[in-house]
Amino acid sequence: MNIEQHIVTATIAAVKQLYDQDIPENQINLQDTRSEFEGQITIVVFPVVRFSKKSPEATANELGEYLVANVQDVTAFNVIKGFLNLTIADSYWLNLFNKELLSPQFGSIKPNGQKVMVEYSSPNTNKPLHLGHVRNNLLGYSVAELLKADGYEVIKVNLVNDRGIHICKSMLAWQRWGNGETPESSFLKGDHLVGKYYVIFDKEYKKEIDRLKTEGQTEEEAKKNSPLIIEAQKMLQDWEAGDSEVIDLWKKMNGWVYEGFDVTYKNLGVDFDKYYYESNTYLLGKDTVDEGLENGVFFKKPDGSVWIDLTADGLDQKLVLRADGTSVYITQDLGTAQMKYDDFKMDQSIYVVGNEQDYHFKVLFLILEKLGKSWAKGLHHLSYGMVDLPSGKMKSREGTVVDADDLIAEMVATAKQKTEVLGKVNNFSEEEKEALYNQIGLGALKYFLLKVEPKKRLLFDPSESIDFQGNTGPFIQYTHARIKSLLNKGGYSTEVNAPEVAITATELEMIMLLSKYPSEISAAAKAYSPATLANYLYEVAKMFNKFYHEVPPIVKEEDSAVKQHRLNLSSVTASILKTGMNILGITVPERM
RNA sequence: GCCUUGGUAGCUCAGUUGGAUAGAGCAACGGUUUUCUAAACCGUGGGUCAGGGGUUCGAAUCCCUUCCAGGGUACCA
Repeated sequence: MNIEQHIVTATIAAVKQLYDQDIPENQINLQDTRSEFEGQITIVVFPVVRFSKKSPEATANELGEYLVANVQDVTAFNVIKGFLNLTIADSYWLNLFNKELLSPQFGSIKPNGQKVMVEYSSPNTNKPLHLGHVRNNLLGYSVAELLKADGYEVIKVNLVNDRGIHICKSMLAWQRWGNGETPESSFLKGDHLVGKYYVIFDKEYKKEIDRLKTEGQTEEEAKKNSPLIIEAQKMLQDWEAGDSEVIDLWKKMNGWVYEGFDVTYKNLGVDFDKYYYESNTYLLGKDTVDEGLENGVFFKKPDGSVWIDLTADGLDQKLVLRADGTSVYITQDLGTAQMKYDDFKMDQSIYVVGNEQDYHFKVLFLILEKLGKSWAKGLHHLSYGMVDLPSGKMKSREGTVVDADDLIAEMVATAKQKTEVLGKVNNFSEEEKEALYNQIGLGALKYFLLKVEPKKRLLFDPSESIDFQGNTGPFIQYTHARIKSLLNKGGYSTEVNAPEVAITATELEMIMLLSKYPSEISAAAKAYSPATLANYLYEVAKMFNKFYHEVPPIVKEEDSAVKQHRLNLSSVTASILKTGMNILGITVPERM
């Protein structure tokens, strides 16, 4: 039992003894004491006043006296307005550090026996990834890692949108204007090559629309009658019919895209346990529709289309199958959800998808619940805000995107340039340098994207480079490298017994902060929010740097117990920074 | 129109189940290196928490309302 729990229990007992009242545990409100006051733990006494029927100050004083007398490590108290500040013995904190934080198991949470699927990335295979996808990928990866750290068994899944009219557009444009261009012949990354033809299609399509409009057609008619779009639709039908020529082209071009994506994924450091392809799943869901019709959850309109009425739930009527029997988006998703569950029988399933699809997922989950799927309550849409440019939304077709590969390359180049200016890598080999630049550039990018709460939209200004100072990835990486260097120079060994020493105020603050690591992991996992972890790690790094500057050189410390203790503190800090950053998908260097 | 998510310092963001005088970073200004990595540390300035109303001992946080911005809105995904 930790000190907080002791205090809560004792406070309940105190209220019973002093006021003969039973106070519910949730009325006892503990918080960290603000640094300008004496003490470490504060009880907010206002809720207790209802039970004591005395003024906040009187209540606080009586509680304070009781706690000092009855709780072992509470050594003193002071009252400021309605706040009871408790001083906890230094020996308690030192003991907490030596016994718990220093143990190799610290921070690792036991498996909870639950299985969770995280679906993320889920790209279209007609264009390369851009900054919006980068946010998705980093978020998905780190949430998956976060859940692992919180004791879940995690399955990372990528549902690739590899079919449909948009894919046919690239294919058609390549067929018509490509002159047999390949990634090899043009030295263009496969996904970029395919994306190039997607843009060409759009350009030519627009030209045709303009031409048809000058011939007297309306915009809508022109969009429908353009020979180009008709041909693309024909191609989609051929694809569905299994036309071998179309299928071959499709396989070839998708193959290029996958090669390209693999490079980007590798650079981003994300991975998947299982790929699903929509070309295999797009026909799913019709069974589910039948099921819904049978048990009356769905109904059929006279034209034969199938619907669900969600107006009682404050939503609309929603089409789940077209009159001609073909699927819509949600049909597939119903079927795919069932298939995923059948494959893995997971307790939870998380969809990392942008907030533009909030409504879709609300409907999807509600339908599955109405169909009586026991696993529907485990479904969760991890919705995140769009990444916007100062000019507004990114649009692939119009080329107003920040390309993922370009951005990564720029970040690494910036890292290189900044590192060279500092001149600390002269004794690095070329390979070590390259690895370091990669680590720092990606660390800056990932931290920049992950430190923001997922649901908030994110503004990215390409003209302002991402910082490498202050609340950034490189700052935390630097702190880690600095500690590693310190441990080396100090001849650190974990074998030495935990020393009994006097601790400074900053050390005490550090111990309190470090001790929160496990609960920070759990809280971040429950909120599906790497951002809270990122901000915590920044606090830890900042705290270490403060400590490092305050304390005389540890390496030269003559009191061996003090030296050992400070190295211990440094070491625990380093390992929290390392494992925490790894959860964010960021690696930390040994030196930089 | 309706539904939904945001609005906190010049900029980018934190802010726990409502708790003390709303915090960081960047940018600006000043200081710190014969001492373990200055991508660091210390300090100064900077706020109508979008506006208004309400609940409460106490509101950035909860409720109502207005404004602004993003997203969605029945056969795109």
